[in-house]
Amino acid sequence: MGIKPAKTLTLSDIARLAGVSESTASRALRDNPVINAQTREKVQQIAAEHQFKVNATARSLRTQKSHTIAVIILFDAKTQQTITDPFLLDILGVIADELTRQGYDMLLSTSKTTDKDWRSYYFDSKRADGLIVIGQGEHDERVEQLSSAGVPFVVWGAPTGSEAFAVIGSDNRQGATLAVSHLLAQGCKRIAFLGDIRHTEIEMRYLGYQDALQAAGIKPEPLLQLNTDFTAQAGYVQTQQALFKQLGSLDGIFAASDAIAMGAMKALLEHGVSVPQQVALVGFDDIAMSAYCTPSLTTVKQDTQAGGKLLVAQLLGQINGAKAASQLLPVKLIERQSSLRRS
Amino acid sequence: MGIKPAKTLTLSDIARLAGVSESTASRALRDNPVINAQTREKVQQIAAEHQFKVNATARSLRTQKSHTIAVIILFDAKTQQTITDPFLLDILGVIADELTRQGYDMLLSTSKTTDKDWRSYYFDSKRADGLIVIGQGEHDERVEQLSSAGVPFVVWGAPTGSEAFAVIGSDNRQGATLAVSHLLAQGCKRIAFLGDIRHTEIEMRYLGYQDALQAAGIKPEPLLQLNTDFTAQAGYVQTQQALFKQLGSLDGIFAASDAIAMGAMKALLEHGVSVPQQVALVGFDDIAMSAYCTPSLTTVKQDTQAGGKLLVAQLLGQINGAKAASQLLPVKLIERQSSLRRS
DNA sequence: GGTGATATTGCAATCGATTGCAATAGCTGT
DNA sequence: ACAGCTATTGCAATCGATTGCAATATCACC
Repeated sequence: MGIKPAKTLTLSDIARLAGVSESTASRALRDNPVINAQTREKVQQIAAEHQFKVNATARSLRTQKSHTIAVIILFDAKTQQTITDPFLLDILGVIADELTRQGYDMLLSTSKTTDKDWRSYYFDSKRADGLIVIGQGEHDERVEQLSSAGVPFVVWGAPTGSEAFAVIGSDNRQGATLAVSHLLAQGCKRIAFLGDIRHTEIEMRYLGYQDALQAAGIKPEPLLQLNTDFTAQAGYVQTQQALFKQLGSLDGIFAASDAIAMGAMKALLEHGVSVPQQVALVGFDDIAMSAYCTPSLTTVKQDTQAGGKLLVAQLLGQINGAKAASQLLPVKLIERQSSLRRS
Repeated sequence: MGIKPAKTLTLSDIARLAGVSESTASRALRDNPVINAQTREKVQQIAAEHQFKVNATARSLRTQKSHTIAVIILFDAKTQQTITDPFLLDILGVIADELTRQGYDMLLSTSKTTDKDWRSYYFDSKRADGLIVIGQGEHDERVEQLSSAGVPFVVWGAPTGSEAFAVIGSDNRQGATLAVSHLLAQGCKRIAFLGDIRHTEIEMRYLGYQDALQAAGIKPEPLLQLNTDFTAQAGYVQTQQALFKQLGSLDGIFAASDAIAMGAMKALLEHGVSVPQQVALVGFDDIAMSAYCTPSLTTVKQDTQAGGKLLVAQLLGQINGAKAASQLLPVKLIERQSSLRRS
């Protein structure tokens, strides 16, 4: 024999057991005050005894709310790699926690294999009440599509103040300026920029880089900007090539992400270039590993806690009728060994 | 004015537009062969024109299948930190891609804030058809609860061959033996073990560590096993303390994860201990950063691709009636600079 | 005792799609 | 012309919970 599969109970079972109607049972379970206190407790107790759980599907169908948010991780169409950037994962974790705290479920999707049309797939099909898009590329055409469709959604990216939808992101330009000014203060004269400026966020960092140079009376050399994907490997390869090409006498590198910076550091050390003495290095993100490489990495810290919470708050706001609003988050320079030259 | 919110179309709208009944429309959209080819095409074309998407909620309610899998990331009750271990994230990415490929949605949850009772929350409520549990701790009482409840689920962990549910995991013991044998071959005599053996996976690694020592005729010293959380910081602190305590003359460290290893490396280098000459170091996981620290980290590579795919395959199998079955995955030693002493 | 107000509860429709079964139309063969 | 098939299509029930509205019970007060 064995145990019967114990068919899941439904609301009507609970109602019958409690000797009330389904409507009363439903109201009792939702703490509707019109229900008599005794009745309510009786129903709740019976429900608890039988471990009854409301069928979320039926509830969603009836209430027209899924209480679920789809989080889409975008990837560069080129690299198409699985989740890997530690920074993304960091913010993903914050979003997950915050959504749970707010009573929402989180549907995760990587852009790699998903249906091209998120609106159809997640929103029209009622799988989710709203969307959060993170990852590189708020220029993605699919994001543009969303904005015209009345779908509540928020994007992590580079807020410009003029976009048609809500963008939450760090003050990349300011962060880069902090980083590069710091390098200049350490005595650097020729600083390379490693990052793909076709991504808006990185473009902003590049602008901040230029700002800092110009403020110091230095003319940015376009040749020192090297397009680099968001991986340690790309940083490594790009730095090797830069060294090989002998891009004059580099004495500083500003990498658009910590992963890139670590790749760059590897290449430098392998070639016997000392960090920070010969070349000072600054990254961006402040991922966990940055403090534990050797030399430890100076970097611009993005506030993932605030970012994740804001993404969620902004989205839930939209769902409840508020207007979409972008927001820029302050960043902070974390000085570590990779850039600090003892004076 | 502005654009009407364009109320989402339902199947009955499509049926009306196509001049057929709802049942015919439904069958046509699902390519049911009993429907006349012309009718089918007409319905499909009209549906496409109007960008009609089946309401997933209604379908789920009717078919009693959510086509959704809940993935639960477990954390140590102690540290309670947000997703951060790169290894977990790696495997999470693989799972996400694989589920999408199989036509399933993925509900992600961190144990931090979730309802204690996953079965109720995810399964009884019909939010998910099955569960995948990853993260430290297949000893979790909540996992035990699942196993007695007829819920399809799989756990990433340490397969022992005797557990009552499906566990997929690497051959931790063998991996550790590879790592430690390698250290011994490099001439190490006293090797510390950094990792918390209260986790079954780590316990297996410790057993493998002992195996290797005994095979070399060395008696394991219990004092060389140091409980360490899964973070670079813990590895750093623990190593500092070990050095401080002067645990005799350590000449090798086997860390239970790459993150721990990186923390350890930092501590060693800071104290002027050369790696690998004075102390050789091996980690576990082969996270992306391991190749890019300096010296690069020797490590035991877990096959996350195979692991993720197997978790999904095994779970979907169970959902379709197959029996739960555990499986052990082979691992591979990746030799890098942190352990290779030139002879 | 009658009347109106208030507190509780239940009826029945509804959310949107799927599917067993019945109904109809068109055809074949005798 | 009629019985017997097959090919298509539609009717209506169903999944499980929520909720507007009506119904009943209870009580206070004149």
